[in-house]
Amino acid sequence: MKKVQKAHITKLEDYLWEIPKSFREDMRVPAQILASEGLLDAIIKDRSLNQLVNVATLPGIKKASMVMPDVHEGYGFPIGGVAAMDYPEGVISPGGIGYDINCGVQLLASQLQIKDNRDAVEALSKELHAHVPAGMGKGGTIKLTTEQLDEVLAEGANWAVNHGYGTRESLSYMESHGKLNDADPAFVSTMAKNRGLDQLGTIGSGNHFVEVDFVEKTYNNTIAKTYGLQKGQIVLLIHTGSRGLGHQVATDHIRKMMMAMSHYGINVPDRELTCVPFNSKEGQEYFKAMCAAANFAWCNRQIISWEVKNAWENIFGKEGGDLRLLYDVAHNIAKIEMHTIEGTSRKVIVHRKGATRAFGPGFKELPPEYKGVGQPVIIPGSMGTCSYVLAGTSKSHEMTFGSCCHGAGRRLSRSAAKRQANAPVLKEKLREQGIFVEAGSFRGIAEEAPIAYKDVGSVVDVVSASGIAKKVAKLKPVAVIKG
DNA sequence: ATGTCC
Repeated sequence: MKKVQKAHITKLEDYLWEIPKSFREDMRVPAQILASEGLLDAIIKDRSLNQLVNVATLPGIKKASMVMPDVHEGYGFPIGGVAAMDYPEGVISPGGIGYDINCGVQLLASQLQIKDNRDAVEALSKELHAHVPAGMGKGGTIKLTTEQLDEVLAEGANWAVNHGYGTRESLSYMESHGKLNDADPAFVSTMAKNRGLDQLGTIGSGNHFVEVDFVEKTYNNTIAKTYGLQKGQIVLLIHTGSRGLGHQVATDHIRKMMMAMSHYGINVPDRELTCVPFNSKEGQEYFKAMCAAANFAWCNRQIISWEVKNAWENIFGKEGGDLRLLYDVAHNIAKIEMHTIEGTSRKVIVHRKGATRAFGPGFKELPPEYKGVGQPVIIPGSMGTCSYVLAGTSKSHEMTFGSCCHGAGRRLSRSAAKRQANAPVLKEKLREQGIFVEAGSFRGIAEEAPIAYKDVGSVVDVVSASGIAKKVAKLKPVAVIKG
């Protein structure tokens, strides 16, 4: 199939590019790219735009197949992709959500200033490392019974607060209040459940982390104040998902869908785009299992959050004050939402894969104090660089189905990063810059080296300049705990 | 991302 080149792309407006439907006969909608010219030149080098075009062929896709500026190649769909399908006849595709179902980020705000607490950072990073198991296949201290696991899958973060891990108020500060009601544990296989039994409270490996940051600067004082952020304040970021359980849910249902797809007369240009109609038996079973895995992830982040608070208290005691949940967002998920398409409000199945929901002011689900300014959008950068807090806008509803970027985005594959990065040297360099790295392996550090990622600042500048989110604060890391 | 190939 022909590769997408610069000549195939037209500029619609500043930061918005389009590959027209005429590019390939099988496209049902155009493909759109949110990027600066510089980022586009980098994006065009890999296969992610061809993947974007492939997504535009899927049955029921509305308006456009879209990618955010942090786009890179993924399984079938590009990571950084957003695709909305007609409800309920359009398809649902596991590749549009990703293997790590409800991978996401939670941001905790402290009452301490970095300037008064520099000396405590090293001890804090060691304490966090001791409280939060990290690494491939690593289990935690909580061993669930199968009955308890079914409760977690049905209740999400509610299970955590019902069992003493955190407070009930925190649920209001989570996307979907930490629970998708369509979850059904019956469609999560025994193998998937077995993998999850001891994984609550663990971050896993790869780009997952617990990070200590401070607010380096604020861009919008009104919104920063509303979110409770101020310059110099210490905050903590938790980035993880549904671990082996979610991975197994994806594996199981992808296998079933591959066998069922032809039965529905669906042909896709890449087998990794396997999909079935949302309202089919296989579509419903996957959706209910995906919701259950998403609930597991929310419960996981909530329990990690509780462990982070324990570590915090051990270091700072009573003077450490509260760690308040600022917000928790998913960036690998499919949601049923209402969106206005060609002037008509309609229900769609929004696939977000490496894309964060970014709903604007007035959104009902938001806690009252955030309602006037929009949903917090949390953008973690790569290891040792910066992260950002943004606020969703009404423009995101018009342009991107209420979505925004989710991070810096890879520019090197894991294997290329391992070849190019020198992990021990990098760890020492970060240390010299005042960033403590607690990692299970040098391999993990090499794969996550900053050179393996795009510049998060340029990615954030695109979403901000295009108006789909407003910059609120920039966070600078002082300690990172990784798998 | 992932008991990195049941």
